[in-house]
Amino acid sequence: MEDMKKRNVFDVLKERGYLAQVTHEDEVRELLGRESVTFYIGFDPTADSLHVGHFIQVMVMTHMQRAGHRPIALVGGGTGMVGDPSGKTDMRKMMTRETVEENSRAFKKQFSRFLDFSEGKAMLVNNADWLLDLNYVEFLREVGVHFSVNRMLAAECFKSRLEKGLSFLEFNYMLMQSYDFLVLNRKYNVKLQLGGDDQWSNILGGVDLIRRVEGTPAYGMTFNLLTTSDGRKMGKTEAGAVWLDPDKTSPYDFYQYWRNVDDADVKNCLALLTFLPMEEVERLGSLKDEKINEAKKVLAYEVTRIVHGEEEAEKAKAASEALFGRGSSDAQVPGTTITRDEFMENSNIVDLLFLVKLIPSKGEGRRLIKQGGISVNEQRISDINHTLTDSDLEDGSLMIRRGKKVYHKVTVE
RNA sequence: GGGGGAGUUCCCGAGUUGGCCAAAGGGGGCAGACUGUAAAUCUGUUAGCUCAGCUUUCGGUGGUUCGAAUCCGCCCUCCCCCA
Repeated sequence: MEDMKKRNVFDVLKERGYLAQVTHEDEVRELLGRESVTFYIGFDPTADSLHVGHFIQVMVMTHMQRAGHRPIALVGGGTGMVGDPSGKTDMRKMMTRETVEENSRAFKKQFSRFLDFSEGKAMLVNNADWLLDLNYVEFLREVGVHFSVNRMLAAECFKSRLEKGLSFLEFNYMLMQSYDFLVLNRKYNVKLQLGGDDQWSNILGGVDLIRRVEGTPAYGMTFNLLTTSDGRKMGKTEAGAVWLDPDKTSPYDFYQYWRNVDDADVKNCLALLTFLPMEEVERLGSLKDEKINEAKKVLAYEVTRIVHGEEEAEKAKAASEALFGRGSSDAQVPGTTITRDEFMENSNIVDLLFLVKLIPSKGEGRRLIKQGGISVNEQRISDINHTLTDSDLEDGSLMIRRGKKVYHKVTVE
C-alpha cells in the first residue's frame, strides 16, 4: 500500500476499474500527480446509515487521501430537502428537516471510521449551512442565469423523468448541486468533484458554473456504480440494502453477502472494495469453478475487515466456517437469547420462528415448513405443529436453519 | 384555467354485463431438487390469523345493494392535450 504514494492515484483508480467518466482526462491526471488536490463527494442523507453503494465512494476517498489529497465529504442536508431526480422514475418523497439532520449526523459518524479527519486531512461539511438560507432572487441571479433550460432538458438524467413528470422542485436539484461545488471552490479551493456515474450531469453543471463564474479550471470525475455483471445494482438483499451500520446489517450477514456474490463479480468486487494489490486481485479473480470460493472468502473477509474491523471480520469468518465448513461449533453464530418462559410459551415451532424474527408472519412459517425449509439441529421439521422440548436443547440452545444458509441460534437462559 | 385519461396485492400489469376475486400473467422474493454457501435449470410458493374456517385488502371517504376492485357523490394524487 505504501507504493501507492508513488503512483499517480489516477492510474490506480483507473486500473482498479473505478473510473466511468472524466471531464478532462489528461488535465486531471496531471493535476493529481502534481499537487495535493482538495476534492469532494456528495452524499444524500436519504437513510440513517451508509450502504454498500456509498462504500465504493468511500473507497475512492480513501485511495485519494492515501495519495495525499484532501477529501471533503459533503452531506446533503440542504439538497436532501429537495431530492435528486437523476435516474429516478418516480417522484421522491420529501424528507422533513429533522430526518435530514438526523441522517446527516449518522453519516458523519460512519465516515470517521474510514477517513483520517485529523489535522484537516479530511473534512465533512453540510450544504444545509449555505443552502437553507439562500435568498431566492439572489440565487437565481447568480446561479440561475448560467443554466440553459434547453440544455438541461436534453440531459440524460432528466430523460426518464420527462416521460413520467418532473416537478420544478426536483428540476432545481442540479442548480443546487452545482452551487455546492461553487461554494466549496471558493471556500476551500475545491477543484474536483467526484461521484457515482448517475451524478455526471450534476457534476458537469458545477464544473461549467465554476468555469463561467470564476474563470478558473474545475474538474469532475465519476465512478461506475457497483453493479453485477449483468448490470443489476449490487447491495440489495431480500431484507433491503446492505448497510454499513452493524445494527442494521450484522457483520455476519455482511460477510455472507460478499461470500455469496456471483462468480462473475468476484474480481470486480475485489478491485473496488478491497485494498489488495492488483496482482492478487487478478490471481484470485481468475480462479475457476470450485476454486473461486477461495477468492470469495478473501473478498468477504477483507471487505468486512475494512468496514467492521478485524475482530468482527474474524468472528464472521469463524461463524461461517463453523456453519458451512468443519470449524468449531462454538463460534459466534447469529442468534437470539430468550427466557425460559418465552421458550415454554412458544414451544410450537412456528411460534418460535416468529419470536426470533426468522419469519415475517406465521403463514410464511407454515409455508416454509411445508416446503421443507426449516431444520432444528439439522433435523428437518415436517410438521407444522411440531413442538420443541427441553430435549431439543444442547447446552441450553438449539440451532435453527432456514433454507440453505440462514442459521439462527436460539439460546434459552 | 379548459378538455381527456389514470390510481389494483413487493414491482409491472389483467380484471369494471356487481357475486365464481385474496384478485390472471410476468418480474422479483422465498423454499425444494441439482451444486461449489455460485450461476443456469426444473418444481412449489408468494395478504394476515386462533388455517379445511375466519379477518383485512384493489388512492381516500361517504353512499346504492342481500352482496362492490367492479355502480354513484365528494376529495386527493398523477399523466396527456389546450392555455
